[in-house]
Amino acid sequence: MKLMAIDGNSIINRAFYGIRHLSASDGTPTNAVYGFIAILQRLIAAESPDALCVAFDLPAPTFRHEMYDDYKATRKGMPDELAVQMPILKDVLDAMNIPRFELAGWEADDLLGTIAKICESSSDECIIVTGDKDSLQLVTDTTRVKHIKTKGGQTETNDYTPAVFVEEYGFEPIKIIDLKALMGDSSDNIPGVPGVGEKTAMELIQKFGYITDIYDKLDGLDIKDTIKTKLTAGHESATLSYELAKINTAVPFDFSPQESICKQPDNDRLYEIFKHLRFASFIEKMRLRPPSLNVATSEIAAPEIINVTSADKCKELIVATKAADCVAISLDTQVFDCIALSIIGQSQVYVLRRQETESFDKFFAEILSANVAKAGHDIKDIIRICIKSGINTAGWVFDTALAAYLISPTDSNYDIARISDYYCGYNPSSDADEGGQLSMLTDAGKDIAEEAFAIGHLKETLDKKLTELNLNKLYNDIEMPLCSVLAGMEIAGFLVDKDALLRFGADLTESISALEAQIYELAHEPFNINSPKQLGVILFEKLMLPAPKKTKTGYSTNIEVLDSLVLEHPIINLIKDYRELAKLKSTYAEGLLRVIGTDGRIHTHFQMTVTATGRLSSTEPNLQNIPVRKQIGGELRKMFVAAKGNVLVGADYSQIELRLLAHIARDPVMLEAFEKGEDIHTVTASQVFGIPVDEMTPTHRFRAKAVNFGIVYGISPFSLANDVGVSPKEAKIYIDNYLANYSGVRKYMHDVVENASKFGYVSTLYGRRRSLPELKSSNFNTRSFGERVALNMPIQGTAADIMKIAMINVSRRLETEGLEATLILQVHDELIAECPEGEAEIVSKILCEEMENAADLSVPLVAEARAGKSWFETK
DNA sequence: CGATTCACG
DNA sequence: ACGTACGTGAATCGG
Repeated sequence: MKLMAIDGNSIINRAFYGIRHLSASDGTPTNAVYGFIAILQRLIAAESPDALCVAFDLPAPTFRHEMYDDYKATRKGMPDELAVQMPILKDVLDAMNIPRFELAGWEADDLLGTIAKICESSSDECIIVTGDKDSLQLVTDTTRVKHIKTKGGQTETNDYTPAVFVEEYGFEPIKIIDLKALMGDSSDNIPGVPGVGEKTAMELIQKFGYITDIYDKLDGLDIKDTIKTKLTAGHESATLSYELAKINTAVPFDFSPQESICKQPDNDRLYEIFKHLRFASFIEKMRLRPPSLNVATSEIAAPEIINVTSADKCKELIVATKAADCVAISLDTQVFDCIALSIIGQSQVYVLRRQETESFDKFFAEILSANVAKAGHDIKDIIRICIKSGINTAGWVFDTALAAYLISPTDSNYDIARISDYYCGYNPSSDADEGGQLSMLTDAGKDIAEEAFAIGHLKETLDKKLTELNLNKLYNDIEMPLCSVLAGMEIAGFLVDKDALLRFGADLTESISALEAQIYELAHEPFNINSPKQLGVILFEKLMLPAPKKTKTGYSTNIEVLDSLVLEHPIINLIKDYRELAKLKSTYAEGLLRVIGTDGRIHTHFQMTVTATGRLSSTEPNLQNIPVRKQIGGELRKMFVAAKGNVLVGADYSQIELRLLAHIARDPVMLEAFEKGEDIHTVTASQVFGIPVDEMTPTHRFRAKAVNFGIVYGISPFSLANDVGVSPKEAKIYIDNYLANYSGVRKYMHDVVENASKFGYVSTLYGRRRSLPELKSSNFNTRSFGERVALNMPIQGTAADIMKIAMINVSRRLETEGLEATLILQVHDELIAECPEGEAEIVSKILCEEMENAADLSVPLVAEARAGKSWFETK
């Protein structure tokens, strides 16, 4: 039999320092537990042991004082962030049915040694897993030690058999005790022989073996006198060290490999724990199912699925749906030949199919029409697909994805299965089909039926939550109406000049190969310039450029580093140019060409449930990061054009975030500046630097601008210094001056963090909220991050809210005024519409008006619009 | 699949 | 003493 025994303390330590911060739904850190389980999974996969157990340290309840002090002095106390994870790990192990051992007064090492010994006597194979090299003394023919180390976030495993050990150390494993006795080990508080380090100790053990032998024959041995003197002086210490280093293999505790034989985990317990810890990936990997007998989940039984086939039945159903407050809908949006509906509060789900249902199209259209109040999941996508397929649809009153997003905008995804399980304990794709009737249906039918059922239950639960959290207005007046606006924008798309883009790509290819050749020339060899690793080797090892400022998993080669090296070597500028062009080529020229539709237009997808602040995001492709800042970016924007006879109208908010800061913070100085229509960066410059406007240099304004931005992001002197190129000390003076003059902002920064800590969340003017468990963290960095978020989210989020309101109002205006104009793109503070040339003026006016009037603040909102044939011209 | 880099607001 | 700005998405490398 093969037994694997794990040093729990050692491995969780490795995991803690090797894995980035993670937290459970309540903010408890979980990274160490996560890492431990990940390592455990890998080990089980690699070794397939028959039996498994974990040992933990358990210090004796009392220490003699000096021992306690020594202990504290050399072994840093476990950080709180790790300490809180120990009981969690133990819970997880219990739920996994993995035996764990701890015994007062003994370290995990000793328990493992004893376990190994017992295995030896019963002729079982034993594998010890640890991050601690001391345990290598346990290696024998029947005991293998897997030594785990973390290297740059990755875990590496070294397997020590006696042969491997001897190969590396040049003596037998058991002599590692003698080695430690001589060299000591500060982390384990083993003194060793003063003056003898690793090198000397290794040599002595390799040459002469056990320390008892060395001391017995010390006089006759061929050892330098100086070392002999040290050995003699440290004899007592060496003997003590030997005892300290020696792992006890006879700890009095009952252990039998048989009792550690691997068992199935306790599904229900483990599922609940992992769910709470947000370990969705482990739930999946270990194929855990939601607890079937859990009270919360057993309340929702599987729905009764009814196939509706006759027209009479359909008519009845339609009457019922029209009378209902809300009907949960799920449909197959691939081919539109299947729809499931569930009248909320009922236990039936009705399924209509093109194949089987009489007059399917007629009933299908009726259900999707405004006459039926509907709840769905990802409504914007449903609306878009319907419109594109020529199906009229309206009457959507609830979107479960959007509701779940507003309730908790930091969740990683809002899959129907996940939120249904999370909020209702109902698992749409679970195998709760005991009667067997469900399996009679095809999979698609069953899936959408269960989905509709889940949507129905979610609607009720989420509705209550929205009300509790005061999110109803935001939901009904902003998020829901925005769905059809965005659907329209996605359908409209943005016309691009494909030929120009192709030429652009070809030109880039040429310039890039020219740069490539020059770079290889200067490097004296070809290499992959796109690989930061290879580039690092060339720059810092081959060309011996001055040590890079930053390193983490190697050399950093980012733009900052390159900028600092420009004067050192001509290759740097070439690399900078190469990077710029390569990015333009791969991400933009080639990337965009790939996604041009058959209509010559690019149809981005707006994501409504991604950002933590309430902003939209844009994918496939991302049209919110099309270059603009550099010269060549402008060239690209010239290729985003209006159709023949049309123009683009672009409008953007001027300083919306700083205006919101002024409003929210009620800062008199800033309010006045905006009221008078002054340039805010200039005003800030005069505040910060205490100089009149006519003495202002561009540098002053540039630095003041950075300060303004920094405030919105949650500033620190260091980062501001980094941004504007002054010392942190000087940057701190800027910030202090800023806060001294903008006293309202100072108070806001203080109050918002205080309130966030008190209530656990921050919110925008429109009630959009974001929880901040980070503020409770004992980790300084985590907590600081939480504070910066507390400062920033209300500002960025309110700006997002206002832009959404403006979009809805613009869209309505364009419609009610009977214009052909359509919105085609939003880039956070910028809106772009396309319209016939003749509408340019009125559309510009509408955009500005609706953007400026979207909110009534104590500062004016200012938007500026411009029309042109290309996106470039609207700037 | 994580890390790195860089495009945008 | 810490390690350094908020919010995104895409391409690429390399384990």
